[in-house]
Amino acid sequence: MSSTSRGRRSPVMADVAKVAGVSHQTVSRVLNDHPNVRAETRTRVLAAIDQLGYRRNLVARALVTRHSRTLGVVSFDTTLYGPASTVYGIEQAARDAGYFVSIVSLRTMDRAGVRDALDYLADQGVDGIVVVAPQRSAARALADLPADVPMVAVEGDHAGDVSVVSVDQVEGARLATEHLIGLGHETVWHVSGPSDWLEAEGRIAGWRGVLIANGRAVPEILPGDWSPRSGYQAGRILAEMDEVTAVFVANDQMALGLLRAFAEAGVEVPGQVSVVGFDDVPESEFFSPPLTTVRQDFGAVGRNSIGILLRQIEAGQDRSRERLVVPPLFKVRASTAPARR
Amino acid sequence: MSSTSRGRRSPVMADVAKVAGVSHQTVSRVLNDHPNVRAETRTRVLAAIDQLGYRRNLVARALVTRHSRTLGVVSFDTTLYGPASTVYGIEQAARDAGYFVSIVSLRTMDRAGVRDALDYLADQGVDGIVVVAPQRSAARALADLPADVPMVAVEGDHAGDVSVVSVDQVEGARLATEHLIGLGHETVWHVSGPSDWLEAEGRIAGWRGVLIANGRAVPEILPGDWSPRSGYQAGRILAEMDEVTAVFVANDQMALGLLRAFAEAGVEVPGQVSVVGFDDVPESEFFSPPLTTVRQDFGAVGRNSIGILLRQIEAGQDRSRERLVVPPLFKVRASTAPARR
DNA sequence: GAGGAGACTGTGAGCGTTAACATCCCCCAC
DNA sequence: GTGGGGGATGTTAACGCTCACAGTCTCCTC
Repeated sequence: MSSTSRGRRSPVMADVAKVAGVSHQTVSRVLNDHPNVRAETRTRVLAAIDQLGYRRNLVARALVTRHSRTLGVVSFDTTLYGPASTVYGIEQAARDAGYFVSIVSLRTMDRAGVRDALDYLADQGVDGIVVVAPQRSAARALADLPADVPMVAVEGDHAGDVSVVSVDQVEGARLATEHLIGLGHETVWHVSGPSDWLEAEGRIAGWRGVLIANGRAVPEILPGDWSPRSGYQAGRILAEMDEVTAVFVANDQMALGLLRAFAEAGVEVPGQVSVVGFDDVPESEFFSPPLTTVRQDFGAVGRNSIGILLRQIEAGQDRSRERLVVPPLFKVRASTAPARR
Repeated sequence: MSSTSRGRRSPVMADVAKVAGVSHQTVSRVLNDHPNVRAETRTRVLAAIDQLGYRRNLVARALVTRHSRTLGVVSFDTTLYGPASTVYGIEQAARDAGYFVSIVSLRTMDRAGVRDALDYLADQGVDGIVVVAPQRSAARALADLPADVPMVAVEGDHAGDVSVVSVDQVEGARLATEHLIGLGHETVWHVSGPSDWLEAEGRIAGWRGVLIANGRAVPEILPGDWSPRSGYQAGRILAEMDEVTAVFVANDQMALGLLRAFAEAGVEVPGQVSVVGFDDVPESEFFSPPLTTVRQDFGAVGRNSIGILLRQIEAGQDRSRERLVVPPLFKVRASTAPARR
């Protein structure tokens, strides 16, 4: 039935040993770069390995070493640009470090779902887990989890006892809002992400902080859900309001929808209203107009999370409480302009 | 060192057996739903499992069964919408079937890279591999590979001896082109994807086929690379040409760039020129104007590829040569209009 | 009431590797 | 010349599970 039972069975260490005229343990030593192997023996073993096309059985190895060299990744909807980019960064960094990556992509990021995913990965025997936990519910699910496997959270909150790597959302929102205030806008409106998301929260905090620090009115938030459609709906509302001259939208997709609504309503951007997004998706440079936005370095997030996780694994500790914040980068394009007096 | 060496070792089957007063084999039978276990024994074993918090060691299990219940996925740049959606679909389908998914995301999809990735996954002991091979080079790398592990290609060509699941690119392009011809446009221009990509090729073939079948002139292709920027550049060229009234762009991202270039040049869409894209990314409904495009059902592609792969695995054959084509869906929005006479 | 078919359970071996320990041999110091 | 240190290698025992086979017990049939 199995593919191996048909042709010649694939060779095992003992086969190599026989061909090389040594014991299987010596083969193991060669494979593991053990120092005490005579050079001549080593080459003989290597030749035998080559001749037989031998490949070490990693499953057997994992059984005895108790290390699978596999990392688990739990993420919410990897179809979205942010999670997809983060997971990509994680995967690259892990592979560079010689680890396999096993992925679980969740449709909904509730407590039960996260727990299940974590159990599932623990069953598989992963050496560590990265949880891309952008929602409050997901982050909380991490807090009270049995701490028997190394773990690091990406974009989670800093409450639990796990390490967290994230982009500085508050700072990004601050940059965006200050940019608009600096252009002379009286205040800045905000289309937010869904309330359960930590990123949405951070962006609100940064935006509100700047407004208050500058003694400006804090307009009512227009709630969105990251989708272009919700941005469009917010845009329809804002287009009707003459006093609106600047909008900070919590992500680029919603900003696109907003731009669409403005275009339909004949509101000129940036002539009448300035718009800033968040994410810097590859498309945003080609929106109409090209979008001023905040770039997140997802690659750095991925690399850093793997770095922290591997340090935990190698130190043999289950958890640490490091916090690493990656700075955002502000990107000025053509959707913002000085306020008209 | 290892997390298990610190606290109490996690329980094994023998521990459960002792608590339940049975042999380890009976525990195994309960776990594997073997029919011949007395109900009373089963509940006793289950209780012991629960009491001890026992979890079966899947690594040990994989060693003896020679099945890891892990599937490998090789994909090109999972940051792109298409591959990301496909991998997402694959992952969901695999997990629903009780399989883990190990992912390798390649920066470049050349022959050596694909080989390495396949070796890497084979080492890990995956039961089967899905290769998202959208480029000709990748697809060819599959053709002459040692056939010792079940494999299925997604979006590959149909030349090698592996099964292939793909969206019908030719048909999608045909729908787009026929739609434009049907609107009275004399001919249709095309901004293509990179030449090495099979999808790009299929879309060209479908487009060209319709033009020839209708006795229309086949304009020179404007080559793109999927990026919004390349669409923008093509748009700058096309905007200068008065005879252009309809453009079929090989993906939505490039279509966005093209729309941007047209907007800058004052070319009205769909007033002066009609535009059709491909992919139906979530954003395209909110482009200016909302984009008429071709939707690909990536979820269906993922499910079908996993279905074929699992059938191969369960049948114990390494390869089959099935070909499954998922039909595209044409989506009319506001970027196309009847030709002006 | 003996024989046999099932149902249920236990025993032992083995998956392919690494870890721990044992062994051999060479060479050097006293 | 002998004791011993250490490099190079071999031997044996795990790791935690499933498979094959061997039991035991019950119940039915003739």
